[in-house]
Amino acid sequence: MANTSSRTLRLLSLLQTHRYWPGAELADRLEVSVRTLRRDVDRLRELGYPVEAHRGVDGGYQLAAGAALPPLVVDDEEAVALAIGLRVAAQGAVAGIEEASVRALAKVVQVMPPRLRRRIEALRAATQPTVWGAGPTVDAGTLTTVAQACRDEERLRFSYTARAGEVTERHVEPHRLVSLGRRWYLVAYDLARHDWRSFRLDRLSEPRGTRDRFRPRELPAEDAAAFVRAGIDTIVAPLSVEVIVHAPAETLRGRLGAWATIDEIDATRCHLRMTTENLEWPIFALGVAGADFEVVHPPELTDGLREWATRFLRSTGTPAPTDRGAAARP
Amino acid sequence: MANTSSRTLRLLSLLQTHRYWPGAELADRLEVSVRTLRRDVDRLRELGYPVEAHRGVDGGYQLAAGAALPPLVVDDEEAVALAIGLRVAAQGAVAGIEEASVRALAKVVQVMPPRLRRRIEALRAATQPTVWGAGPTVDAGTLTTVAQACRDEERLRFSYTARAGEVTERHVEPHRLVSLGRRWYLVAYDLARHDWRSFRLDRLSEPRGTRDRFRPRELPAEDAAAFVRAGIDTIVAPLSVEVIVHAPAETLRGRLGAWATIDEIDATRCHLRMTTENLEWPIFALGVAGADFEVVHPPELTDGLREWATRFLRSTGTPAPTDRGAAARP
DNA sequence: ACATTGAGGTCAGAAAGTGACCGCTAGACC
DNA sequence: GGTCTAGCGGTCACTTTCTGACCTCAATGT
Repeated sequence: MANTSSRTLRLLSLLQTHRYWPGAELADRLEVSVRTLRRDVDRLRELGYPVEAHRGVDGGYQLAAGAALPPLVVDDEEAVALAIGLRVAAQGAVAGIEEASVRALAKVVQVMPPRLRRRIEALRAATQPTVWGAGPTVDAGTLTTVAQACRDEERLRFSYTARAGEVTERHVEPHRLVSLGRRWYLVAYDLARHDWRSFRLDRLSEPRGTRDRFRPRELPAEDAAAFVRAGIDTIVAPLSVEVIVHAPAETLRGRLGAWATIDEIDATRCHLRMTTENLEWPIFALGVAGADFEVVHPPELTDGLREWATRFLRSTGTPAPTDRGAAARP
Repeated sequence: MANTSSRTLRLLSLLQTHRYWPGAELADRLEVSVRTLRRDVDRLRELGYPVEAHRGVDGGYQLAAGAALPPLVVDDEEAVALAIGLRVAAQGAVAGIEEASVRALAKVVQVMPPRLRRRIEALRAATQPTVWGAGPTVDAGTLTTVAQACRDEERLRFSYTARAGEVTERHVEPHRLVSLGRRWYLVAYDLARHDWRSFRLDRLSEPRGTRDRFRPRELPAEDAAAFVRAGIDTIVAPLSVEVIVHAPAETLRGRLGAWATIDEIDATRCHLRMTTENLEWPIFALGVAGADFEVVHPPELTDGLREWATRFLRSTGTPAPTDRGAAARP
C-alpha cells in the first residue's frame, strides 16, 4: 500500500472531500515528505486535474474544475445517493438524459459492494413515487441488467409478454437501449427468430445475462432509435393544455413552481399552459392551484375534471349534480 | 503521460466502461507488454478493487464488486446525469438520503468543467417538476454553494428573508446542513450577532463564499439536527390518510404503484393508506385511482375533496350542488 | 520587515517498474 | 483425451522513477 499510484489516488480522494488542505497536513497523512507531496500534486496536474495552491499563511491546496472530470471518490452513503438519484433520472424524471443515467447507473452498480446494493434495495419502496400517471414504470434492476448486457456484449435471456398477452421466452443479442417518450425499448437480435426486434422494457421480466459474449452484428437501420420508431404503431401524442386561472400569476407561480408555463393576463388572471401525455397532471395542477379557472383547451380535460369531481362529491356524501348542467355548456 | 499511476487510472477507467477486456487488447491500449498489464491488474487488486479474470478462449478481465467502491470514471454525459439525479434526490424525492446527495453533489460540481455546468443549467427548466405541493423548493445552486462552504469551513455571506419579511444581510460561519421534513436548514454561527442560528434555505438567497476560512467552533447542542429541531416552532405533522376504495386491490396497485399501501378487503374493495404532509397527494391518488371510495380518515380530506370538486365543477359549467348534502353526512 | 507556505532545482541512494524469457494451469472446442 | 488459447507467476538484468535532504526563490498576509 506504500506505492506511488495508490498514494496519488488517496491524494485525489483527500482533495475531493475537503477543499483546502495545508501542504504539511497532506504530507503527514500520506506519510511522505512535503517535497514528495509537491511532486504528487505535480503529477495530478500533469494528469489534467488542476490543483490550485495558495501561498502564504493559511495557504493550501484545493482541487479546481478542470477540462476533464477526475475519477470520483465517493463514500458509501454518497454512492447510495448517487444510485438512487440516477435511478430516478433514468425513470424519465428529466427528459433527455435517460440513456446517460442508465449508463452511469450500470457503471456504479457493477462495482458496488453487495451491502450497498442491499441498502438501495431497502430504499426502493421509498423511491417508487414516480407516479407517471398510469404509465408502467420499468424496474430499475431490469434496466441495469439489460444496460450491462448491452454494454458488455453479453447474450441475454428473458421472458416477454407480448401485446396480446402471451408470454414467450427469449434469447437475444442485446444491441442498444432506447428511451422514447417515457418508455424504454431494447433493440436486440432475436436468436430464435433470426431477426432484429425491439422489446418494451416494461413487458420484459427476469432478464438473465448468460455469461456468453458475442460479436456485435450490424443493425439494418440508421440507428437504434430509428429502428424502434419504425416499429411502433402508436406514438403517445403529447397533449397541450391551456387554462385561464383566476388568480394573480405570482400567486400561481408560488404554488406550482416552474412546473407549468404561467403568463399573466391581468392582475387577477393568468394563462396556464402545460404539455403532458396524460390528463392527471393538469388536473392535479388545477387542484393545487386553489383558484377558479376556465378550461380553454382540450375538451377532454373538462371531461376528466367532471369525472374526478363527481367521484369526489359522491365520496363526501354530496349528491352529484345531473349531467344536464354540463350539456348546457357551450 | 507514460508513468505508472496514470496508466493504473486509465486501466481502471477502461475496466469500468466495458466489462470484458482481453488482456492483449488492454496491453495494447496502455502501450505496455502483457506482463506489465498483469502487474497493473495485480496492483489494482492490491488496492482493493477486485479484477476477475477468465482463462481460456475468449478470456479476459472484468472489474467486479469489491469491498470498497473504486474511483468512478465517468464521461461528460454521465456526469450531467449524475448531477441532475443527485439534485432531484437532494430536493427530497427520496427520504433519508438528502444529506448524502448534497455532499456528493457538491463533490461533483466542484470538479466539474464549466461547460458541463452550463449544460446542467440548461436542463434546469426540465428538472423542476419537483411538485412538492405547496412546499417551497430550494434552488440547487444555493444548496451546493452552502454545502461546499460547510465542508470547506469557509465563511459565507447571504441575504436572508425572515419570517416577518424583512431582508437582512448575513455573515456566518456555516456549520452543517440539515434536512428535516422536506426542508433544508443551515446551522451556522452568525458573526454579527455572535450566536448560533439556523436558517431556512428557501429563505436564503445569493450565498457567496468568502474565500475566508475559519476554525470550526463547537456547537452548543447535541448535534445540528437537534439544534434545528429545538428552534422550530411549527413542526409539520404528518397526516395519515385512510380510504376504502371500491376497486380490486390489484387494479389499484397497477394504477398507483407502490406509492401507497394497499390492502385487500374483498374482491371489490381495498384499503388505501398513505402518510403525507399535505392533502394534495392523497387527493391526487384518489383521482388517479379512478374508482369510487369512502374516506375513513381524516375529515380534512373530505373537505379538501369537496373544495376541489366544487371548483372543478364550476369550471365545467355544471352548477355546484349546495352544501346541504354535505351537512347530511354523518 | 518578517513569518509562513508553496515552487522548484539538484543530488545520491533506494526502490520501483519494465520487458523478455520461462514453464504452469484453467477453460473451450474438436 | 488432445490441443489451443489466454491468464498466472517466477526470475533476471536493465532502466527509470521515486524519495528525502538540502538549498534558494516567490508570493502572501500581519
